[in-house]
Parts: sequence; structure tokens; C-alpha cells
Amino acid sequence: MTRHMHLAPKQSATSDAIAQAISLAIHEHRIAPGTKLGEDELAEIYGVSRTVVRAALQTLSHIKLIDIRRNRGASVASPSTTEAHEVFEARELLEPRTARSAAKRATPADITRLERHINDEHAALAASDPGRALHLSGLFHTEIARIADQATIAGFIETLVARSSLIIALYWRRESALCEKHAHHALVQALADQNEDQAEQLMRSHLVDLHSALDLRERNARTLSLRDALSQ
Amino acid sequence: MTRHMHLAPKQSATSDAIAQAISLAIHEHRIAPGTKLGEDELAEIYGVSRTVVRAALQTLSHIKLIDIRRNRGASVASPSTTEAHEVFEARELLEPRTARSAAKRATPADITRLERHINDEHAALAASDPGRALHLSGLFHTEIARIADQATIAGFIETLVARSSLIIALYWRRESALCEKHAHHALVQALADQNEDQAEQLMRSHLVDLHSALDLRERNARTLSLRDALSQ
DNA sequence: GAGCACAAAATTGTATACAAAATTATTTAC
DNA sequence: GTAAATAATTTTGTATACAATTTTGTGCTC
Repeated sequence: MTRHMHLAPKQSATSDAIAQAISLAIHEHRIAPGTKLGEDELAEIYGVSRTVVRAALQTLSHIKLIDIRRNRGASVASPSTTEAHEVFEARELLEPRTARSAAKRATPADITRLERHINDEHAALAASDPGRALHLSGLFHTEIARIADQATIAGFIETLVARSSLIIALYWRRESALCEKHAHHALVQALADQNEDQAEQLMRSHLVDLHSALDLRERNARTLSLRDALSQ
Repeated sequence: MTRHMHLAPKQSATSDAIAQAISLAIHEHRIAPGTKLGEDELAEIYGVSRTVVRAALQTLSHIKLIDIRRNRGASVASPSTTEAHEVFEARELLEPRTARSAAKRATPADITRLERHINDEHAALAASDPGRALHLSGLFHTEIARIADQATIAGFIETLVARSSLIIALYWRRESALCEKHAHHALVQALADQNEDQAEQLMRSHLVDLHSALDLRERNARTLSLRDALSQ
């Protein structure tokens, strides 16, 4: 099954494009937390020198998608349970307010775009591509932040969503049903109705649901960080 | 008047240290918004190659202290009035809640540290070093975020405080009195009393005061961006 | 075989060389 | 003299070379 290529390897590429490509791979869970990202390897893959790979890695490190330790290189981040809680608490603080602002400003074109997003998400799920579905689900949130027209906060949310993808990769409980479908749809409806209160409330409860669908017990964390250590 | 040297130039230095040094200079308003930051020049100053200077600049660009435009190099950022509003709106969203958490957790040692901060701030003002006073005033806010023990949100606040320094350099109304003294002191008192409601409320009104002490009218913005264009 | 010392390999950190682009200076036309 | 065109200079972008560090592998002792 050939996916549309997002960045042709073996071709010269800019550091931003490389950061984007790696970021996407992490989002879609094609690269697991803890995976080592060697500079030579990446340089080979993208057909550039290590100089530009290093720039890309620094960008990713900044948004905490990867860890860079001096003289030790880069590896995909694997957030602790503490970090996981923090990320979702931050989202619960920022996003409901943002959804409210978005409800105030959403245009019909915005609503259409969000609905298309949801459709793509369903299509990805139907095509058994849960990684892509997850990525699109994240984009849904950043899209709402964009509609709210608060670039600064939107930037924060973007990094939080990115980190959430890692957290979900590590701590998601398979038992809990993926009921995002309804939540996202209801949210779009509230935005379309310009119902600020409801948008804020729906976003809040949606995030709380996500947060509580994670298994953030300490025991679990230890197991995972062990696996992590082994997979290095 | 020799200030204690924070980073000896002409000596080999790490990229983080260089980013820190430049950041401090910007915070203390020793470098004005719009100033060009040439790679060769910085490499010469810090006695390293452009490679490490570029890494430092990328870090600073990430927290929006500087602008990097492709093939055009780096210059100290000069936020628009829109960005200025956004930054303070974000702070008004994040910091009151953070102050509340800090009130819940503040230890006597924390209180002592904050009081020392305020003293340093006064000392700097007394020594006619308003740049340093401003920097310390910013550190006061990041310190509270640290006490709240939410590293993720603290990181956001840190970048917002950094950008605020630029905004103040550009838009501060000299007419408005610098009455931070009381605000910070009252806040420390609330934290010491573990009075969460009051801490939250004081932080909110302190930020609103700061925000409204800026002259963010369009006319003003145009003037400044012109000066900016000229100083390039 | 376990543990340690040392050697070899691989990987990252930094400086430098060269290419590409933008900026500045100079020439030329009017 | 002004303005456009072009040449010279400066500055940034990228690749490569070498140094420093970490990691891996080997042989030794017990």
C-alpha cells in the first residue's frame, strides 16, 4: 500500500522539510518513542549533509518531540507520566478558552474545513491506518486554535498536541473506546452555532475524557521506560 | 562601572551559553529590537565558529526573541502591536492559574528566594540600571511558575516573559509609573499566606496593569516599525 | 564464565572551505 | 544629477574534514 510520499528521500531537502517529515512519522506512530535518530543515517536518507540534519533535530528538540543529549545524539522522546499529566493539564487550561474564541470567530469556510478533517479521520480509520487517524485528530485541535486567531497560544497548543501523540503512543489504554468521533462532531456543531459556552464546555470534557483514557499509573510507567531502555 | 561578566568573550563557549548571553542582553535592553545579529560578528565576539553561533541563534529564534529570515540572517525581534496583545492575553490566561498553584505549594525557602528577587530588583533600580531591574522583574514571574511545579506551563511562561521584555522596550509608556514594587510584594505575601484566591487575583490584576501600561495604538506601531526599517 | 582494562569503531561536536544569495558599490545611460 | 544595470563585496547556506567523546569489541585475569 503506497502512501503518498510526503518528502522524497535521496533528494536535497531543507531542514524545515526534514523536521516536518520526522515529526509526521512520529505523529503517525511509525517511529516509536525511544528510537535513536542517528545523524549520518538521516543525512543518508534525505540526501543532505549532517549540518542540515542537525538543524532539523534541534527544531524537533525544541518542541520536545525528541531528546538531544550532548555527545549522545537524538532519540524520540518518551514522556514520563508526570510530563503526560502536565501536558494534558496545560491543554485543559488553554484549549477550552481557545474553543470559546473560535466559536466567536468561526466562518462557514472554517466549519467546512473542520468537517473535511473529520471525514478524513474517518477515512483513515476505515482504511485501518490508525496512525494517520491520530495525526488528523491532532490537526483538528490545532485547526481550532488557528480559527481562534491567537497565534501565540495556537503555537503552544501545537506543541502540546505533538507531545500528546507521544503520550498516546506510550500510555493509551486499548480497552477504552475511541469515541472521538462524537466529541469532534459535537464540537464543530457548537462552533457552527457560535455557541461559545457549549464549545468551551465540550472541549473541556473532551480533553478530560482523553486524559482519563490514559493509563498513567506508576507501575505502567516503569514497565514502559524499561522497554524503552531496552529498545535503545 | 564594571558589571560582573556573564560570559567572557574571546573564550570558547557552548551554544547554550551564547544563547543565554544574547538573551540576557536583549532582556536588559542592551540590544534594541531590530538590531542585526551577524554570524561572523558573534563568532568573533565569543571566539567560536559560525557553526555554534548558528545553533545559538536557532534557539533564540525558537523562543521568538530573534527573527531569522532565510539568506537574510538574524535580527532582534520587534513584535507588532498584535503580537504584543497576544502575548499579554496569553499571560493573563496562564499566569493567574499558575500563581494559584504556586500559593498551594510555596515553601518558606521559595518565599525567601522571591523576596531576595524583589530586593535585587530594588537595588538595580537604585543603581540606575533599569534594564537589569526589568530582567529581574521578569525572572520573578518565571520563578513563580517554577514554584507551581508545572514545567510545561512554566516553559511557556518563560518564553512569554522573554517576549514581554521586547514588547516593553517598544511600547512602554514612560508616563505610567512603574508600580511593580507593590504588586510583586503583595503577591509574595499572598503566596506566603497560601492564599490561593488572592494570589490568582493579584497576578491577574498585575498583568492587566502591565498590559494597559503599554501604548499599543496603531499609530505608535507604525512609527516604531518605521524606525525599525531604518535601523536595519 | 564474570569482571575489568584497553583497543577499535562509530558517533557527535566544531571548524573550515566553498557555493549561493543578498547587499553594497560602481559604472553607464539618459 | 538620477536611475538603471552591472560588478564587487559581504553574508548566509551547506558540505566536508578533523577533533573529541561515547560506544562497542577484544583479550586478559581471576
